[in-house]
Amino acid sequence: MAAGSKRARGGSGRVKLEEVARKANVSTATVSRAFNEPGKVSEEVRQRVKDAARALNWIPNAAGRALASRRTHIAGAIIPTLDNEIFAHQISGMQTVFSERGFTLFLGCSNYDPDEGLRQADAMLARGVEALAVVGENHPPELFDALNSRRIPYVVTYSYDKLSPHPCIGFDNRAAFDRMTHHLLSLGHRRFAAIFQPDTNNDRVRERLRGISEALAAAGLEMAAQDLMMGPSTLEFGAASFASLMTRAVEARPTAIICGNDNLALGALMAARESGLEAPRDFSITGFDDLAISSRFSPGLTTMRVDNQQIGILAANELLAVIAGEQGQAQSREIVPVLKIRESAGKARGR
Amino acid sequence: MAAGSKRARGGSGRVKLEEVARKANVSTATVSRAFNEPGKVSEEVRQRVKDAARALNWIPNAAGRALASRRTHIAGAIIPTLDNEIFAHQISGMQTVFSERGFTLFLGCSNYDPDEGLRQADAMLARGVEALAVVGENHPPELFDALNSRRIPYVVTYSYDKLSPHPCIGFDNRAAFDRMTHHLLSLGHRRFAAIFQPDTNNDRVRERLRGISEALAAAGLEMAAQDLMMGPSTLEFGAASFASLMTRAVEARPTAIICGNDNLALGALMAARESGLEAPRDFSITGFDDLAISSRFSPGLTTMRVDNQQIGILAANELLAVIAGEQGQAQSREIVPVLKIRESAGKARGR
DNA sequence: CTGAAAGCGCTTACAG
DNA sequence: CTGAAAGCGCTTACAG
Repeated sequence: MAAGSKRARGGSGRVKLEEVARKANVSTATVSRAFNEPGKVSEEVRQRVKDAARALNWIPNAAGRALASRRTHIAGAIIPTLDNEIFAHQISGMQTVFSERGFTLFLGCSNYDPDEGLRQADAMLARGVEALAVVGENHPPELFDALNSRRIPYVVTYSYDKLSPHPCIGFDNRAAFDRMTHHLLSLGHRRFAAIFQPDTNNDRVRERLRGISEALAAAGLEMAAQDLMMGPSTLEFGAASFASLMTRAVEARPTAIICGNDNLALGALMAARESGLEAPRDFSITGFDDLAISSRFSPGLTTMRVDNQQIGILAANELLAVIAGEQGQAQSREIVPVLKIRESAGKARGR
Repeated sequence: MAAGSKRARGGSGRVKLEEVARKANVSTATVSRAFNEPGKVSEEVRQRVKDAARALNWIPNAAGRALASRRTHIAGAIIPTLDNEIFAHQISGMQTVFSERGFTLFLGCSNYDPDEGLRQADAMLARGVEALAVVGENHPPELFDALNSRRIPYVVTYSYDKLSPHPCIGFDNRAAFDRMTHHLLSLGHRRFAAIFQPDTNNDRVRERLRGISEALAAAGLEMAAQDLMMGPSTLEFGAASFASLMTRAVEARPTAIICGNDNLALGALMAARESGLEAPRDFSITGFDDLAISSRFSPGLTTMRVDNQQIGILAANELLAVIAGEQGQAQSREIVPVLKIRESAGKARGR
């Protein structure tokens, strides 16, 4: 066909740097420098190049750039699901920070399936993410091996464990529930039940349950298997679990119900209202997350607040610091959940 | 240094296809084919290549692949914010579909700033997204120009307008609120107020308000400026707006309050409860979104339900069909919101 | 079915 | 400050 090419490969059709160079009457090297190291190009030439680029509406091809520079300016995040607002808020914080620093964010959801999480991570590695954030430590070892062997900076978010081999940005789930349990113990409660989301492949949930058990054990108490209701994290399951607990004879009923999150607790409170029971008069209940509605609800829900957006922001900043070479590895950062004491949990009544 | 290279460029350090080829004793072309067009490679060679790749733990470099094939297998989505679950659910649906088809998703948030949305879109174009989904039509024309001139398939989500120049996957916001208003009119209401999220840079909100005005106009009514409270989409603003409306003399009070979403309506219901007012006895109120809590609330909230996850799924499928060449352009798809009639809106009482 | 080699669109060490 | 050219790691038209 036309001059030059011995093989017909047919380009992308997009305007490329070479055309900008031709229009501006400079070499391709100069065009590249004009944008990436403007200090190394004379004012006049720089302007000429920028004008040419604008006139041609040139957008640099990221694949070409990535291949040549071995930089992709891509970061990745893998979360269980966006349908839970705590993760959505994390991603929101992360994406804002990354975007400000010229990074684009790849998003992957594992739906609480570690294998799916690993697949997503592999896809991201293939795409050259320069850093990765994953929720929790519950991932196949291959995931962390792949990250380490390629020296990709990463952080584990949402959970925090000072003994973890990984950089963690989050809070101590065990300590948080230990604290909540102590709060209820100090109010005089001795008969406990819990309504929780599933703990399969979820180290955060397991830590929370451990926090409860340890606090109870320290008080010489324990929670029987039948006192732990575990199921989907919905209002419905919270409501059904509450109703089921309340069918027991009064002296066998729990006086305190610890819920794995606000959603379950709110469901329980709604079921209570329907059956004429009231917190804290007839029982005490606590949540976790401090959803917007929890403080406005009647009764106000005693819960704990975690700044998830902040977790995302801190995670992105740590990763960017490693990428920029400011530090060799992401540093762990502990977030402290704030206990919000409201009306839903009060002094234990009767026996 | 070592043999061969005249210029020291120092590769990425990662295992590359060439090394796999050497180990398997085949050409680089064969390695590539073994993975991308396995039918064109003999069983035995294919196995040898896969073994070598596995042994070396090779992950193909996406930049190299993208540059050579002019395919990135990346799609992009730009939403206002992840902090609103309706968009989080959309992304969730989209990401699942894309992931199943080997696409990775770039996520951008505009925070309701059209310029920021444009910046995110440009960044995505530079990174070679093969398709893009954006929420609503409220974007600078440059955004759609850039998409069209590069022939990047795209869809507008969440809003649907059959007269739109763009492929739309969503629902008719105007029609939805027209319908809700008619529902209230049919219950006998004549004095209306509205509590809404801001309409700046938000065509969906403006359409909703238009739906209300048109339905009222058809009934010979109109809503005065002072009857429209507009502010942040929080429980607090819903509560404060409700309180403010109720300070009016009884005969000037609205009997029906149309809220822009469930969150605002729930805030209003909470404020009502605190002041001893009750729906539908003292007023009627409606929402939009049908949050999980809305049906469980007391009173149950009359609202409309939109399957946002489905919007995301349909959007991704349309885009993939265009990418695959099955159709020239994404087709518009209308989702029909479902009116959920509950207790919060009842017959107008008194005068 | 397989290989040799050109080419995708950039960046950058080197030389001036 | 600027340019010529090699090279980043793949894919693919061509030839056999």
